[in-house]
Amino acid sequence: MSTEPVVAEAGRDFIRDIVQADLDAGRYKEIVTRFPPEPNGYLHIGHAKSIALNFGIAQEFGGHCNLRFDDTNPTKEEQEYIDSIQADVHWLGFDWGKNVFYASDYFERLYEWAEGLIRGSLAYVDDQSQEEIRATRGTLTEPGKNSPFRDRSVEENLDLFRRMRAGEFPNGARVLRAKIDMASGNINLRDPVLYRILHAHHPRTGNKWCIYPSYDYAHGQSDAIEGVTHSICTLEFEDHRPLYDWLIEKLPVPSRPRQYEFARLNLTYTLLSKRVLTQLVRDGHVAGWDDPRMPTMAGLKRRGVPPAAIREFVKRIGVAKANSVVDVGMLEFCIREELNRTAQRRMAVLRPLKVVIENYPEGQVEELEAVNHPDDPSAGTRKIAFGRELYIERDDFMENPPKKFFRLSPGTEVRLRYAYFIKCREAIKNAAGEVVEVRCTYDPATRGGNAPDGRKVKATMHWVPAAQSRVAEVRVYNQLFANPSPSAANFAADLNPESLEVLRDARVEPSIVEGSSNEPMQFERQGYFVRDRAFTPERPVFNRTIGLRDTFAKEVGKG
RNA sequence: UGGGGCGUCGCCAAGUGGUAAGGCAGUGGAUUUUGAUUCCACCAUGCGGAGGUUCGAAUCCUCCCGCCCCAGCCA
Repeated sequence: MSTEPVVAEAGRDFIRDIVQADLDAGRYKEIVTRFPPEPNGYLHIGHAKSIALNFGIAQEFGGHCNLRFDDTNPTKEEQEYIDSIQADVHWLGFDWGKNVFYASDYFERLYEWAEGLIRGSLAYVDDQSQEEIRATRGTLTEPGKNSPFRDRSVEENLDLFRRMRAGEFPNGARVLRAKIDMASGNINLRDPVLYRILHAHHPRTGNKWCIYPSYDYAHGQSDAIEGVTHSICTLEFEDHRPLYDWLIEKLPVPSRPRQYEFARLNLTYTLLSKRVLTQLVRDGHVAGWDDPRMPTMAGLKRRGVPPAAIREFVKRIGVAKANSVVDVGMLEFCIREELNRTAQRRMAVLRPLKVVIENYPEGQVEELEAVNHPDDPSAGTRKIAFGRELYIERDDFMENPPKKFFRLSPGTEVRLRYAYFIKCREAIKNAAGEVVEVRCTYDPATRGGNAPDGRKVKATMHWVPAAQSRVAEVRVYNQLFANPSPSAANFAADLNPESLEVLRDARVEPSIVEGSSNEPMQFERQGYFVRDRAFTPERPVFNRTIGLRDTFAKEVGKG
């Protein structure tokens, strides 16, 4: 066992620097962090940044990270979300062990501490209405006014607070407020609400409570109870820190956690607000929280994005305090990088065009060998049937090709991957003038894909045998939003009408639909695909995770 | 015009007084039975601006400019 100080191998950032300095100074014997979602929605890739930060720091510095549900508002929270959050954190690759907690576990202690605040004349029950409180809070530039109930006696406050808890008053009738400073420049210090009356059923505590602590009151104290050393949250809580510290100082808490803030993740072509995501689902713009176009963990998972790619992504973007918008291309790079390394290759034709090899014997079938991964021989090989009739990609044939088009066109010769060189003789068209079949000849000497005479072809194309291939549905996804910086206020206007394209008569090699593996695959020259959860051998359905980099398309786009 | 933050390459982001890391994107080129991958090269005399201190400043000081957050009994 080494006694060397633990040094993070991952990218350094200002928070890890603080943790390291705290360790070096001997301020803590163990680093404790926490990931504290409110169970009021599904986790998204922005949460992944926070999860990786909190769990990552705990791992790197030999501490632990708690999963804590910040369930202080029963009107918004549901068990469904508690369950999905746990599943998603696990899927991302992090484990809280036994350390799963709920703010609601601490309601009794929080309540007792609140009475303590009252006894110390640091909190009071305010009878003002919500409107009155708002009206007397002041503005950004003007101080607020003290509540007429601010100087109630301790006895009266205690009595009222207990009756609040006992359920004597309706929602909104009274609140418990901290007595701080109505003239503070920091609005969070203008007598913030600590408890409100909410006659609502809580997913964990049921109907036991009808008063609930506010975030500000519950969060820091929960941290302290759990022995959290570094309470990491996003930038918008910066001005809550003085209140966080005030409560920690005034209350008899068992430890003194400190809050640090970092910038939340923003992505181009993406909206991550819970409000928007919820509305996207509710209004039917997507098929659900796990629609593969959603930036939710569930969506990314169903889309086929490997958790390792997300971890790599959040590692690469770093942690800082500057508001920023990360190019979604960065995420896509990480997905391709991971999938290129791990996904086995297969052949599938998304938009089939029939090819008949005129000089190939009618009825003959032979088996060709294909490698499963070009850079990983241990992935092995497989056999693919080859016959007189095949399918190739529609895009791979052009009757009147522009310059720089290397694929098949009348008179040109190309290679069918793992098979033969073929040469196009003629294109057969239907009445509408569309090419429906391509007649070719093959060179038997090029079996396996090489010409004994050393002649070269400029293109190698994927293909699938007509008789042995299977029909499949392939869902091709593009950005959900067409605008690189979609409007959160009016997101519907920025939706990409072409975010989903369903190809119902794709043709895939049999190995793709056989077996029970749900591993991602690369359909050669197309991209990476996974079986959708709706997949059955009888009705195979695939999702395209992401396309391959396509410099040819880019070239064409330029022209 | 109150309080709290932030401004380094198209996008992230190191840098903490010693002469601008890295990644993504982009651009050239090599290899290639995926127009993929891989590899190699190029890509900030400049760090929001203006002054100042210093032998030396992205880093220190002054002033200015811009952007973000806060007036929920949401988190």
